[in-house]
Amino acid sequence: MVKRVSLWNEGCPVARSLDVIGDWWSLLIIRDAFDGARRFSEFQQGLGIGKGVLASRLRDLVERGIFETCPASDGTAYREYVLTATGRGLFPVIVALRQWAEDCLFAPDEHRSSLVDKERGVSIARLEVRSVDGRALAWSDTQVRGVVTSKRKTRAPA
Amino acid sequence: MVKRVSLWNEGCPVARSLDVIGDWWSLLIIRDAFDGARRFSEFQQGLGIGKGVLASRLRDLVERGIFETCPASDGTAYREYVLTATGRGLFPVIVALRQWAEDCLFAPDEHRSSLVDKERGVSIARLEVRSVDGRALAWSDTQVRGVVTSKRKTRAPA
DNA sequence: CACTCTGGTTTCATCTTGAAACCACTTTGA
DNA sequence: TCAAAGTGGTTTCAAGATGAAACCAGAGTG
Repeated sequence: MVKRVSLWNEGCPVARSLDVIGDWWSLLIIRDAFDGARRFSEFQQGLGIGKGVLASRLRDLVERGIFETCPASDGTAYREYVLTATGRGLFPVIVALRQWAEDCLFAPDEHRSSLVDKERGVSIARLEVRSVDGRALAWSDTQVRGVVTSKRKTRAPA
Repeated sequence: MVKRVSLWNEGCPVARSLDVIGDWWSLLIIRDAFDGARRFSEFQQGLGIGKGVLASRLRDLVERGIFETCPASDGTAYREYVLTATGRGLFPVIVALRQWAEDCLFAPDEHRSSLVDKERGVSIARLEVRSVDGRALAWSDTQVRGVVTSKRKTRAPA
């Protein structure tokens, strides 16, 4: 295990997500996978991450079901890391982070990459939180129900 | 600074987001703020985080414009930490993490908290990535444009 | 006015990270 | 075919980050 404290057993889904992908590198690895990276060396060069840490993260992410390994698509004997359905389910998280940064973290004239619809070159609409009946909701319109009161931390298994 | 490596200067908005809120505790602190926490002690007790680390994180997050401090709402001389507009802009990120966990990280019968529309008690719809003309898009329908080629890391300022 | 609470800072042992060296196996290329 | 280079790691070690506990100043309470 990578972390000292596990949040897995709290009732909060946000905490459980962060327990899996909340460390410093995981979401960047996943972002690179969405951008097409598959091989160990592609992740390593793309991120500038240490090999030891990358090996450890990929091992964890495979174990957690975010990535799976398969034979290399170029016919060589090497392996590739590809996102599972669970991993691909993080796409909205990545998009939300991207949109937040575009709105709040870039100067108007600053160079940035952007995400577009591949077919038509058209850009992505802003993510919106809506109720099931379609009304757009701000944070202040929402409430968490059924919170577990125990917020004490538990030791991660060795 | 908390981190050894800064990703701020990469062109990728995702990297820049993670540079600000990508560490182990920040998103949990922000989640607690969305859930109503305002005082130092509320964050500390809710998270089980060390006081030193919490003080450091709150300082960083204020510096980065995610939180601001204001006089306590109960009339005492203490201060409170409240989310700025920038911080509130992270709401879709939190919702995306929550939905991903609900889908992929919980057993069907497992106890969890849930997010609902406060007015009508109705739950939140699934976030969807769409093009500006309204079509729902999967990851494979999209592409990143204008990536900066330099992915080398830079030292964080001391 | 003594006592407690709040919101920290400091200190220190422990854990994690980054960098580099090293290694076995695969591929390339002369 | 055989040496060199590339891939995908592991090991080692110094430096940085974390968690726990002790400590402290200022605010609130009786």
